Parts: sequence; C-alpha cells; structure tokens
Amino acid sequence: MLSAHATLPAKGMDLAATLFCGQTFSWHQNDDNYFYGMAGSRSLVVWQQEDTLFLAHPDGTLTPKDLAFWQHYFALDTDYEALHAKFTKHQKLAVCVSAFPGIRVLRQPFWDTLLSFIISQNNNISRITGIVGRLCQTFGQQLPGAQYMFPSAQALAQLTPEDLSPLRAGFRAKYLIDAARKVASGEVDETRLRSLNNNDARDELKLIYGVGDKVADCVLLFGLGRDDIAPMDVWMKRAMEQIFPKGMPKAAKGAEGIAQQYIFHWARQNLPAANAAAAKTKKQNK
DNA sequence: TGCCAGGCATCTA
DNA sequence: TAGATGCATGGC
Repeated sequence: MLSAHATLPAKGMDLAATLFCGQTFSWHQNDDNYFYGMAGSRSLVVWQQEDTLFLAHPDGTLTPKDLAFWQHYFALDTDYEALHAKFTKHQKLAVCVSAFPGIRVLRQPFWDTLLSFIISQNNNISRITGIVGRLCQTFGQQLPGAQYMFPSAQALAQLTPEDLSPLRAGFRAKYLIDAARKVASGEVDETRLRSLNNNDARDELKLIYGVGDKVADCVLLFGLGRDDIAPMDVWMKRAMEQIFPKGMPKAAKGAEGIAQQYIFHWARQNLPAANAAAAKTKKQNK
C-alpha cells in the first residue's frame, strides 16, 4: 500500500467491474490489485478494500482538487440507491442492475470519451485498450506514473490519417482526425453540447465523420454525464456475460434479442432517435 | 484458417 | 428507406 494516499467511501462501488466493463479503456490492473489509469491530465493509482477506495498520486501527493476530481469521476457523489430505484422500474432491467449493483457510470472527460468510442466501433475491449494506449503514448503528453494523456484536439488536428498508422487503428484513423479537426475548430464544441438537449447534442456529435447513434450515445452517457441515455447499457452487457460466460451461443440469440428489446423498450420512451434502431432489431429477431 | 468484434458510410434496389 | 457490403486489425 502506498504511504501517501487518500481514502473515500466506495458506497457499494465495485472498482474492478466499473473499470473493465467497457466504458473506459484507460486503466490497467497489476498483480497486487492496484489499478493504474488516467483521465484528462491526471493519473492515478487506486485500489479497493471492502467498501473503501484508496487513491494515490503515482509520483507525489494528491491535492484536494485532485481528490474532488476523482470523486466526481467515480460518481461517488451520486445517489445510486435512487438511481437504481429509477432503473429497476423495468422488471428485467432490475435483474441486470441487481446482478452488478457495484458498477458505476464514470464521468469521463468529453474528449477522452469521444476518441475512445470512435476507436471502439466494430472492435473488442482488448484491442480498443491497445489502440488507446498507443494513441496516448505516441502523441500524448506524459503524466506521472508512466501514464500518457490523450493528445489534444489541436495536436491531433495537425496530423493525417497516415500519421496514425503506428496505432493500427485501421479505418478509424480518418475518423479520429476528423473529430480532432472539428473539435479544434469549434465546429463541435463541448460547452455548446452541454447546453443542448440530448437529441440536438447527438446531432452535433454526428457531424463528425464516423460518429453514428451508438458512438454519440456513449459520448453523451460517459463523456457528458447524461445519465438518462440508455443507462442500463453497462449493466445489461455484464448481465449477459454472466448468463453466457463463454460467449453468446448462436442458439441463445433469441435470449439476447429479448434483452435487447428491453433496452429498446426503455430507449423508445426516452430517445426518439432510438426508434429506428429498435425497429431494425425487431426485424432481425423475426 | 476463418470467424468475430459494442459501427459506420456508402452503394444499390 | 432498407438491405448489403466494405472497411483494418488482432484475438481466439
């Protein structure tokens, strides 16, 4: 255990489940159950013992400002009892949330989240983590603890897709460059996005080449703190993994379809833009 | 070796 | 407007 550390009540949070459920790709776990990661311009070592989180600066001391940042990042100031009560109004969703009650929806920096979920498309968590790591290490500024922050939009906007070839991001490279150029120019602006309703914010994000409804909703949920965007996404995924730990057998596609229907049932009530996706899935399940 | 991966844009009918 | 297809790469 590092000597200079701060503690925070975990309030029922499951640190490992939260960091590796597919909402962030910027964390690594070592053999001693220490988790190393970064968000924005901050790096951190964090570990959990029972219902207490231990937080340490990798190379110094956590300031009160740092601690406030991480408390917000881990959503420790959110009333999850109330949030769970809201989510579990749907019977099947209640099963998913109760299967992983310790998952918290992280409040990640907007820019980190946008890049991460552009990379995530048609991809898997292991490889996403690798590409994110190479992006930060190759073009980002070094942080304490051998961590690297995401390159700024301004820095990335100066590059070409060919410059990103060491990342092995494939066809996503051109999407990353377009995102950087639109954010750097102000065509897509975080402050404006925060002032818009969900539908308008989604439309603005979709101005970026390579950003569709799925990526936009992930950015809204994880990067802009909109907890009314498909909040069961992370729980549903983990619950399905528990039901099918060795992967989804083809014969179980029906069950997956049922679970999806519950997602879309909720989404239809809350997201007009989800109607098209819901209709598409309904056809696929026929 | 072939399939799959949390998507998206583009083309075609 | 819906369906089909290509896009890059790595894990299994």
